[in-house]
Amino acid sequence: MGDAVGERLTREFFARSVHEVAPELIGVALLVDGVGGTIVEVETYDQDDPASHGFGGPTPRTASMFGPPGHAYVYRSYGIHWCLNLVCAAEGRAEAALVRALEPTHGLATMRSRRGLEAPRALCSGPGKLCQALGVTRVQDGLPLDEPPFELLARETEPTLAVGTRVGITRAVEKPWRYGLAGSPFLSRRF
DNA sequence: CAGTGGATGCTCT
DNA sequence: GAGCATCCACTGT
Repeated sequence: MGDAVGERLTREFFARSVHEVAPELIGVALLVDGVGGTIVEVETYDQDDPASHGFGGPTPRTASMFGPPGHAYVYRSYGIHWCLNLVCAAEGRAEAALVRALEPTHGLATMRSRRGLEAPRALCSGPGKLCQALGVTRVQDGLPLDEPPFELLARETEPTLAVGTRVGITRAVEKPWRYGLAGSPFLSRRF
């Protein structure tokens, strides 16, 4: 895995339920200004989910989560890290896939310099880590995913998925809305 | 390994 | 003023 060189995903790809889109994101290449890799772990959050930022309606922070699909929703986590979501469903519906881990394939040297010297498997093995490695901040919040600096390339083979419960939340803990590439050493945690 | 706690900033009550 | 969709360094086996 790790060498997906398929066609570019357009924003129409995301205009469906996040629960349908998210499993299909595993194996997709995600690049920001040419730096990134293969998505190996995502989580889904929808509007009826108490763990989701979209629960209870829009706020200034979550505006892009309620915006049109195929765009980025970037937020700050624990005051330190940034986290990247890919907005799905229809405008006004607040569904998004949190990108939790990548297998680094492009721009390794850039990622290492941004993160400090690290083993490849530690560069993007977590939502905060991968945003640091790819240079994602508030600047990318609300930007379309089918235009620079973003580039998403479709996978060419269907991966074997692992499914589990989400990480780091306190509400709706039981929902099996975490998807990963089975057996990948680049996950944030084992399933 | 597993477990704990500190750093840090912003949103919402 | 609390509570985070986290990460890292540190402790103790």
